[in-house]
Amino acid sequence: MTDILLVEDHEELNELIRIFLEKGGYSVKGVYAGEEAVEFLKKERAKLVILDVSLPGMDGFAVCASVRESSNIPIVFLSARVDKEDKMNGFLQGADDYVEKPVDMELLLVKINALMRRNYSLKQENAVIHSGAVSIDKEAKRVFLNGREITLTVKAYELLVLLAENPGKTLNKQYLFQRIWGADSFSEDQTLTVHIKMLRDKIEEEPKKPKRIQTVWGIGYRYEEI
Amino acid sequence: MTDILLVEDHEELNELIRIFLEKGGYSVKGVYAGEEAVEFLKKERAKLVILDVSLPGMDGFAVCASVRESSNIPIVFLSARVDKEDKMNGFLQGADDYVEKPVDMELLLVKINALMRRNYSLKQENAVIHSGAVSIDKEAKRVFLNGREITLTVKAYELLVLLAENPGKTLNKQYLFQRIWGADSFSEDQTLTVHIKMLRDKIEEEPKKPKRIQTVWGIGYRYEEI
DNA sequence: TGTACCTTTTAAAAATTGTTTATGTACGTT
DNA sequence: AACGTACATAAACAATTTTTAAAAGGTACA
Repeated sequence: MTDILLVEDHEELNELIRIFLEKGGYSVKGVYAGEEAVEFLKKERAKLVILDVSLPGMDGFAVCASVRESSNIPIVFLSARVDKEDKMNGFLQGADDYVEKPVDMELLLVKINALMRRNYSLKQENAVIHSGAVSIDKEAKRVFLNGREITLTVKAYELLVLLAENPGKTLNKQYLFQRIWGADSFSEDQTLTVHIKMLRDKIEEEPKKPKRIQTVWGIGYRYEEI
Repeated sequence: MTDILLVEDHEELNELIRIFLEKGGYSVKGVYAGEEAVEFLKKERAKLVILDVSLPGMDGFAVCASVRESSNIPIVFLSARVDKEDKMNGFLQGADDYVEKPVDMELLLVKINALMRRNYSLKQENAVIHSGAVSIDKEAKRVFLNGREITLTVKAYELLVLLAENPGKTLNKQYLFQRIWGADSFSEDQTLTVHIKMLRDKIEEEPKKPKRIQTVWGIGYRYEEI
């Protein structure tokens, strides 16, 4: 699924915006005419539409109206015409925001971030960690092994997140300890190893021969993407 | 419930905007300081906040940050400063729109309509939540289990709506508490668990082995669509 | 004003998780 | 191969959280 559908007939500007938004972390489909946009949305889906008001043929408002017949996707208008009437027109027809030309790229990106956040609650790009057979939904605080949910205790969960966020990297015990129990904790070293064991029991096929959570002797542990 | 909380220290402007928005069909609470706004939101709820950037004492950004700690309510900034930095600042801190002073009343209203439409009309559409055997008619405030109506108390109902609107997502206790009892409530944690029990007694086949309302140990509760 | 119902508080029981302890096993160095 | 050290394991214990039931306090409505 494409993140953003960009409808702008000016080729150079189309390209420019696309590249900028892609740098911002979005996948962008650039099209050059209203008809193209409508066609695209019939076949594929997008999370947001950027729509130039003045397009050859079907203009921005017409595209907006057409899209709105079947979808509630956020729409941002782009226009050189700064007069109020146009703005009103856009909003009334179901637009969500309006950016004036010449386009301030950063402002555009920021507005898109706001809309995305609100509508898809893309709070964190890394809200879901995929790592081999293990995936962690940080939002819901749930862990899946080969698609099947496994329940972890809070400590085991925190431990797994720390490890899985740094695959291939050895995390030493003091660090893990500090991150989970806090700097001024009086607990024993053993506590950590016990939690490691419990975690292994749940996420390793053969807990006695761990593949995902490797121990690095004298240092700490390392998570491998398997 | 108030529709809009308006935070603007300039009394005349505050009044003007309030009257205009009221004509637009919204109920508006006007306050004159950031602290007042924060206080208000602790006690009551609003659907949208209009926030002047430059306020005496706690400024707009500070209010925004404070509000965002506990709520996802749409926020529109108002500011005389048109420079880009401020705009960015606002959006990055979780604002949804930005209107320049002097305020174009009609544009403001149109933007508010857009935000309201996006954030609340969507929910109006699914005023009926279907979730497995449970369906909730939010319009009528009635709950059905396997097509048969069950009567819930107000608190139990609010709890169920919150949970059922976020199936599969773990909602932590503080959040639930805040949404139902308000931020500055002195009630005990136990109150929540008691209501959870009552809810389970009504919507679970085997209240002792709950399937729909799962407890996530140490965190909160999660609703499963069954 | 009284009643019925809802909400909150309280307290004890049950369930779950976290930590410590003890013992066995593996590792690396000499 | 032997030794000390670090890690793994299992079970006992401690601490915490949740469930449950019942009583007390509020509130709305007749």
